[in-house]
Amino acid sequence: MDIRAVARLANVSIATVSRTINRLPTVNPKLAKRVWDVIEELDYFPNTQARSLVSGRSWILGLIVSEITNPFFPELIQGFEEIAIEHGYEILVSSTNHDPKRMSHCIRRMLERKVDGVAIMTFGIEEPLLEQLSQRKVPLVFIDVGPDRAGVSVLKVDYHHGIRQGVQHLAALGHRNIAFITGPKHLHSSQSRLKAFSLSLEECGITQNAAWVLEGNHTLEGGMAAMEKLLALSNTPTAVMCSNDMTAIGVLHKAYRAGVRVPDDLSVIGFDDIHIAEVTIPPLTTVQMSRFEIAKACVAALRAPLEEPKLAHKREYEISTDLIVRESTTFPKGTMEHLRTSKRVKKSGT
Amino acid sequence: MDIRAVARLANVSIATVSRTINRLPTVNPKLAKRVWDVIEELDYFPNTQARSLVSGRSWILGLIVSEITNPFFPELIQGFEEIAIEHGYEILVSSTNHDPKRMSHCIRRMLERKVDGVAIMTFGIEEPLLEQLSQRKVPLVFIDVGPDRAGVSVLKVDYHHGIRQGVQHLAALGHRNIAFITGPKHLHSSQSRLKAFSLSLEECGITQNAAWVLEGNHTLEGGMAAMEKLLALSNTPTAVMCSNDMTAIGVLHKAYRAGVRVPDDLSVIGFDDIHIAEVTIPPLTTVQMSRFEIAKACVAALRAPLEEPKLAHKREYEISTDLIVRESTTFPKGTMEHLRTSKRVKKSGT
DNA sequence: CTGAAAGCGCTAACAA
DNA sequence: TTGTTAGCGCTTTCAG
Repeated sequence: MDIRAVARLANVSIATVSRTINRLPTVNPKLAKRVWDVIEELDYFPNTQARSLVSGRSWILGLIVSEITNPFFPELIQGFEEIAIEHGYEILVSSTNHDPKRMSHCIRRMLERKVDGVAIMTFGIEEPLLEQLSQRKVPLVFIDVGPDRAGVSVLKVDYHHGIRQGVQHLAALGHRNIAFITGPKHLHSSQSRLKAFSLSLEECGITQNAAWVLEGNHTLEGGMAAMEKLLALSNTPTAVMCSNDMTAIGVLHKAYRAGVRVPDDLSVIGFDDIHIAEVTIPPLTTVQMSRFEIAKACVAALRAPLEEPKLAHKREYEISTDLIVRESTTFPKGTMEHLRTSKRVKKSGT
Repeated sequence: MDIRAVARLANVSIATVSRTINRLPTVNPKLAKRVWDVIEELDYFPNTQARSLVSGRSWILGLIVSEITNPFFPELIQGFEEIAIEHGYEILVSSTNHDPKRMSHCIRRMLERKVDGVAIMTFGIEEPLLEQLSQRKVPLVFIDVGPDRAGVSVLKVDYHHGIRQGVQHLAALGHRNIAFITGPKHLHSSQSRLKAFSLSLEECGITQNAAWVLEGNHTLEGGMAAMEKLLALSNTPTAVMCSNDMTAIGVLHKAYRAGVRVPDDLSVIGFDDIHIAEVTIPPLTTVQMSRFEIAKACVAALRAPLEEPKLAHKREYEISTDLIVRESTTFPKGTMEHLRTSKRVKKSGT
């Protein structure tokens, strides 16, 4: 069943059917009605492939994320899907799992499927891949940082605001010894977050201890590994800020394992405010970055050059962050010293 | 740049280029090499839309999930993407968020995009929607239960095995008072899991207490709500099995809130074994259902009728489940009685 | 306002 | 083995 079948039954030409479907105002309402009736009767819908082939627009938006397994991303995808669909776009989601080879495949696949635009939410991308995309003039949106060209926008996350609130919160509580677990250090967003942390520390008149800046990788495992290193230090902090919530959850877990009580022995702050942060034990104090806001900005940034190609467009979109205080932070009542000692005893006994 | 450009530069006809790309064995190797060289030089790739339009196959597989926000699904999607890509398919993922209207839109979108097959991992679908899909003869794969027709397969999850192991584990520990928090009761999978539970209880000679079967909805919130109800009972169980891990995490949290110690006061068992279950506090004993196994089965089930249309195909795929014992279960040392009493005192004081 | 017809980029008969 | 050509289902000039 195709457009011809509809045209035949409605006694019009296929051009009229096409116009009706695309709601061109130049169609006689009577004819239009007749066409719609037939369409309904037949439960007809146009073939998207054919439509794209001729019009050159696929009405597909790509979304590349670094790790679909990190709850931050599904929450982002959900918003992205909702908003994209609302505007008539289909979405193509792909997870690179931090693998440059997969990233390259992703981009190739998106190009093959002729996506109308792609949101690259991987917190980093390599130059040559970028070239591939830019050359085809596909509208792009990045997070944090991206090339300054027509059709590419970047979501500027105000890391500083939320992180500073976190540091101030800790400082107000009386913490002076604060550690930071970063994301993968090659990512721009990791550096931004760390820089925001350092700056905020300085603002509060706290000196940063280099030994307390550990590299994580935005995963549970990374958080656990970093926490382990922290625990092994001769001089332990009373609070730790994490580059994302998964890291913080890993920290929470290692603390639990080591008998370090959170927040009494150690305050911890996450970043993202994924849904599950509300129910960790204890509930996680964290810096919220709205997935929905990001999703909205992505779609808006991609649509702008698509739907009004002639105009010059906004290139930057602001994403705000805010501290959500829950129960993983409190006054520095004790330090972890006594626990480390008892741990050592245990260790030598093993 | 199109197939014609390649043909021109390689001094062959477009048909030869097409044949080369599709690796038909009837192409002279010399010509083929020339064609490939040009393709490489131009960084050419075929237009998928055009290809699909004529061949009738989109090489897209749909995947409909009920809630992308439940970590079970991203883990499933990851596997599905990996395997589908391996076989040359693109994937279209959609989350219905348990909304029948969204489900209906999903299906319509998949049909419009001419998917070659769709995996419906929503643990339930309404008949009329199903009709839409079957009429178009799209290969389908369901979980647990589906219509018995050509081209549709179903993944039979052996809930009984894992759940029985859970119950036996609890019984061996000495538990006799075991609660169960189900999924949304209209879902077939919820009923299967509950049935498996009841049966296993019976096998162990334990009588089921109807008051201890609560309805959840596979979310954190559902788990919390159910746990709250459990806590309010005059007669509380010593263990609780949950229909999925998110529910269990909600239970863990409410227990923590109420001062109920897990596992000392209450043992809890989850279902799914999502990644985060390893680091809950305490780490969750749970029934594992392999996402990767499911993903593999989905793709296999969808590919079979697609790639060998004439043959009759296996209609059912077995998915196994297994208990993973971690630390949320132990002997029933105490009951929750004393806590309930103290809680009441607190309550009257508020 | 409507219809006829020319493609969009590709595959698959059919010829050569 | 290779080339020519007729569409796949639709949008979009261009006439009428």
